[in-house]
Amino acid sequence: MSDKRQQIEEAATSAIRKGGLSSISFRTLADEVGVKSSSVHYHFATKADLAESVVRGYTDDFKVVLAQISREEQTLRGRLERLITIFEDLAQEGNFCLCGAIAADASVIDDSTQRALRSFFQVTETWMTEMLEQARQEVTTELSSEDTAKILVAGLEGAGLIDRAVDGKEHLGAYRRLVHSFTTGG
Amino acid sequence: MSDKRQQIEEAATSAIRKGGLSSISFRTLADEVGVKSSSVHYHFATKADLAESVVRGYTDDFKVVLAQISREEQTLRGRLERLITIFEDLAQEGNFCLCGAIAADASVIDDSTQRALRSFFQVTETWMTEMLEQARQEVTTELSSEDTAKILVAGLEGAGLIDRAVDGKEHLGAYRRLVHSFTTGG
DNA sequence: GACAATCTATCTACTGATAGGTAAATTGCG
DNA sequence: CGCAATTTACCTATCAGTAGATAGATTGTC
Repeated sequence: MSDKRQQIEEAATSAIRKGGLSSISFRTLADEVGVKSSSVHYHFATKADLAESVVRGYTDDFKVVLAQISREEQTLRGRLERLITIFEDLAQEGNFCLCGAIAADASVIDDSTQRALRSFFQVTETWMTEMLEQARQEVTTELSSEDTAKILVAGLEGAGLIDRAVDGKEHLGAYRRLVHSFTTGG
Repeated sequence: MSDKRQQIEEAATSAIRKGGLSSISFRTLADEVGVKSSSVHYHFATKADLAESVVRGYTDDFKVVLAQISREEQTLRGRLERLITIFEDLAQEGNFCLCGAIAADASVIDDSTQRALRSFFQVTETWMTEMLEQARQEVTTELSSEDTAKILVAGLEGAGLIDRAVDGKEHLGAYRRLVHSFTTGG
């Protein structure tokens, strides 16, 4: 694990969040971290390798954030609002959830990347399901926690996607009000 | 308005739905409709022009579909389920809402395309708001119809995006069950 | 000396875009 | 009507730029 490899991965992550997987190239990435494109190839043989690594790294980081949120916030509302804030901050800066951005660029997804993506959504939805289970008395719905989790994650991705695209914040705003309406503050 | 221009637009639409805006090129498009790339440039000076035209055309088509749905289905549940089915069918074939696909490819969106995208979501959400207003007695929520519409649209886009990316159908499935749980069949 | 990491140099393929040409259709006018 | 001017809708040829990828040389470190 060299320093440069990490730097490349970080540069890739932030660039993909801004413009999608097809917005990055081995050359621009190399320039950003101050190496040659062939050195990027040394660490990541193909673009698919790079994409997979980036998704897995992002998933690990996101796990840490999720764990932090459930540690620091005691209510479902508080937890969801923290998550929304993350997406709002991203959209504000023209960014987007890395996995949403890659998921969107279907043309360049190969099998290994797809598996990594699946793992990301799995992780996120499992966390969300747990949060919902823990707050069962707060939320009354006919829907299972798993289904609710999937919808909440999909809604967050969709709202973040649209808000960034139209340069607005109404969708995440509406999402925030939705969360507020079905959770309690205590 | 020549035949070829229409053909190019259609080819572009279906290709973008599959692989995003950056998956198409003037050459592949030209090959598909049997002309030269320069002829594509004749009809659409730049790629941004093409994107804008495609989004506007798609919006018009989508308007027709939405009108058809509200004509043929009398209940909110029926109407939403029709919409979900459209997204499910798309995801099944590896496709995705054209505007979601373009929205995701932020790197290549210029101002005119962004305006066209904004218009698409506006149209869709206005329709959705109307459908919700007409079914006010069916749905009891603290949320405004506008907010609910935004969330439903965002959720649909997000669920479609994720399901296509992970090659599944659980998210749209969960979405369908959600709709079922807050609407009545009659 | 061996290995890891990086370099230089290069390849092929493809991108969007432009220049300049041409046949056929359309338009405007006496 | 008839003819000139113009426009439409394509073409061939080519451009500079960028893409991902590779071979082989060089450097630095244990």
